[in-house]
Amino acid sequence: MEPKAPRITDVARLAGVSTATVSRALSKPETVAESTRNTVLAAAEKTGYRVNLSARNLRRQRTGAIVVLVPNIGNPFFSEILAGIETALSESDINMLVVDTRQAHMKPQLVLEYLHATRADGIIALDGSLPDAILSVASSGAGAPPIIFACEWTPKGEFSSVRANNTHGGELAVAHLAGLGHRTIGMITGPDDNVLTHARSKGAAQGLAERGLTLDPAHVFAGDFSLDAGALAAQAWLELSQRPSALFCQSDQMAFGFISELARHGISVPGDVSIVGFDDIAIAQRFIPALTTVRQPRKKLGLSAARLLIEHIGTHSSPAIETTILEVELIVRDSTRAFAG
Amino acid sequence: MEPKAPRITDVARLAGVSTATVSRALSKPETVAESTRNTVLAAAEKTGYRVNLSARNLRRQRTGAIVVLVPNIGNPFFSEILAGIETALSESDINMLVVDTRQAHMKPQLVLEYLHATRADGIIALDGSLPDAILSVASSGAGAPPIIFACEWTPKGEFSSVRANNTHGGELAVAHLAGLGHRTIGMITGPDDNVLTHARSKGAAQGLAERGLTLDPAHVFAGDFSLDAGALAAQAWLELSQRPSALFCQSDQMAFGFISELARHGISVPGDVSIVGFDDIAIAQRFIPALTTVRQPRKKLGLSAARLLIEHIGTHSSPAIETTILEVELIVRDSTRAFAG
DNA sequence: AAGCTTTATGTAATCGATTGCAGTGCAGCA
DNA sequence: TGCTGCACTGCAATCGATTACATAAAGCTT
Repeated sequence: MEPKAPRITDVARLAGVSTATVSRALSKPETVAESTRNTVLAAAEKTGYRVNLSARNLRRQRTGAIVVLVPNIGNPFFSEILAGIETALSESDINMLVVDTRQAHMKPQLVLEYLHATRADGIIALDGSLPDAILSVASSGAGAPPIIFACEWTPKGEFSSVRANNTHGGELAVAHLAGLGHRTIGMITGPDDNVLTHARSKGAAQGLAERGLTLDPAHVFAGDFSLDAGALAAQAWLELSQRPSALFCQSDQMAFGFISELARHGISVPGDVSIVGFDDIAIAQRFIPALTTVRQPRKKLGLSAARLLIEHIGTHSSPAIETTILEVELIVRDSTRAFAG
Repeated sequence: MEPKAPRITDVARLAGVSTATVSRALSKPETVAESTRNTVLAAAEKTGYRVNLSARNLRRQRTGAIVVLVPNIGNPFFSEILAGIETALSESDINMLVVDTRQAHMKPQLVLEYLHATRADGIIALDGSLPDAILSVASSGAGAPPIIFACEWTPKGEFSSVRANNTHGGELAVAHLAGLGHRTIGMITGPDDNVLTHARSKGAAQGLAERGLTLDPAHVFAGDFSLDAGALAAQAWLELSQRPSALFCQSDQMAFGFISELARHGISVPGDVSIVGFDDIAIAQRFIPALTTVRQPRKKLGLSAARLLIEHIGTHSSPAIETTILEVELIVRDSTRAFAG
């Protein structure tokens, strides 16, 4: 009644060869004679054989899976990166285990346990501010799984990473605004301790300095990349006696929150204030106004990170730390306008 | 130099017991004497032992992972469902393998390969329109992994599913519009062959009929839930000689696309036309105007589906087909307004 | 034609944990 | 005292595939 899954011995028997030959015919085809290979393949086809991954992984001493640590799986910004990773993985035979680290920050122990227990072949971290305990897993000697940071990275730079040129992005943003004639340019940042925040802020500061402008600390609002942070910044902006005529938001989400909150108070973008975002998530082109923003190649970030990781896993060596930086691009839409005095 | 991962025999030796006892102390604590258990636990702690999942899974004949089939991982609508699934799974010791089926529609073979029993103990499908070849995996007898549909479902109803009350949602949407005095109400639908489209359309039709209104076929635009589909519908709407004064969009994304395209032609929402969306994704409350929409309990959808699946896996029987329907809720915001004649 | 490669295949150990079955020791009971 | 039952623990088979090593056959070389 219950048709047991066929095993390699079943295929071997049917093909009249040993299990070793079946195994080789399937995973190293070039090492068996063509005629044998065909016989085996036919037998495998006929029995409907699928290799048992637990058995293979046990023997091969791998798990066939990598873990992706995502700060917030519900955030559309990350999901496109995941899509990139997925694409790269589908070229190999590695699976993707997705873990949301929102819990991790409260309970590092839990994620740590997970990483240990699952013994992944590798880790991609989209979250640069992982607790030290978790990072130490990856740096603990030769048996440890390789880890790659995508998008974010660690300040100390002990790990390979693939990231966008955030500094340049910050510069592009303010350069665009300055080019439109704006002289007082404000900014909403990400979290204080975040590497992206630093890089984008640094780029912005450079860009302003090169154009003889300065950033008034009163015009800098601390955010956290979220919609709500943008809305809060808007409230702070409204209370300013001297308002900047343009604002660089370090994420699209904050830009939306900001514009939205302003709209509720009758203030228009770009009429009253020009806004540049960062990321270029899908909705940016359909927001009202369509958002001028710095595009990050998100899919490519994921793709590159995964490819790099696969390579590390393959060589099984502990390769040099590589930092890949992908270029960003300014997408000009309708949320910015020339300064009207 | 290279500190090999400790195995169960290492723990056994240190604790002065057999591997059988160690195994039992760890997974069935109540079956070993308390003193022994403590010794074993201490030894496990000391060696830093972690069970090797490949070995365990091989022996237990399971994989410890489920596969989630997502139509488009980049779509924010799905990611919240994933978050729900993740939450449910973190209570058990099952992992989540995420697969994007965009490729699947081109290459069912590829996804099929994924689903085989050796890889997953169960499947959650967020995509109701999977190719038959894939569905047949799940219905192929006793050894097959159980499958649960979340959000979408199959028309023939051969599988358990957890879904929102889409019909009621459609009714709520048009009831709200009708209640505001709108008499000509249009609609943007999802794909023709999609179960959600049918359910929402049916609910809308019922709601209209109960209020003595009818749906003019000329006011129905065929979409596919995407931003672009909404924009295309807007172009069609613009060419209408007799335009409906209100529109029910079967997804928030289409609503955004529609409103955005209209805005580019100087038509205002809700001034000129009222819009109701469906889903209540995060950006809805910050769109301009904030979107009136039907909220689906997305996180709960994922949570429930995962719990149901875990139960199916646990009992290992092939239980009756269960359909869980979660209620939806109308969220009134700023994109709808009383009909002004 | 002997000796040396090369190629193809088989044999059997191995990966690490789980678990059915058997054995041991001790308490309870007649 | 002898027997039964229970609570623990150990032995060893087992899950299914991979692969080091051995072997055999065929091809080459001189």
